[in-house]
Amino acid sequence: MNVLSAAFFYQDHLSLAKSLLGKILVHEHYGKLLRGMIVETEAYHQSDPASHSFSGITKRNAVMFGKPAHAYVYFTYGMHYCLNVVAMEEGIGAAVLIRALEPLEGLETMMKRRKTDRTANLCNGPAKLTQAFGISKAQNSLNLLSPPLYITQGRHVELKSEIVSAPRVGIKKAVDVPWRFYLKDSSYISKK
DNA sequence: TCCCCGATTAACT
DNA sequence: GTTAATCGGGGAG
Repeated sequence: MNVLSAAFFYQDHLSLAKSLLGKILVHEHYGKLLRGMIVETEAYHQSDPASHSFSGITKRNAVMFGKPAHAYVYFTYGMHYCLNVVAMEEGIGAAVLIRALEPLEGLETMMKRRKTDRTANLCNGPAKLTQAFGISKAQNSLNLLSPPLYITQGRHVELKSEIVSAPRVGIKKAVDVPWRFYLKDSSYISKK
């Protein structure tokens, strides 16, 4: 089913953020198959003051500096988890935050976890999709090349006509840097 | 050790 | 538009 291989993830944070749009995130969790198309991402890099990796490697962000194609899951605001895909070669702190998905499979499980029956409200935010997909600390540092957590090819996306770039959400540094990317016509993104 | 605040969300007014 | 919820990371002292 066209699982993306390691070579795909050896891109810089910006091209990986755009390349991931239209791809399918899959989580095989407690016997359930959860799938969603990536419709919104943000890029982060060690040269960027808004990035966790900006101040160098620590216990928390070490995965960001590790090999690409791994999951960097962090805990924030005392209650939320966010999922990143590590980019670039080992030694460089770069990753792509997955901000929103279009739910494709396993909707009943997602609805139960999110306590809503509105499809558009299941995965339209970075902490919403980790809740819907059952992603938490346990998934931090997991390899994204095989079950239980992996990414498949998905649909073709026209780079210039379908992707919008904009400033990132919820940060206080580098607020004007347009490193948020989303599918222009998707109704599953976190914010207009 | 203390203290501030965050790559958020939902429930308010 | 405003704010509570809730806790770990990390800089300051």
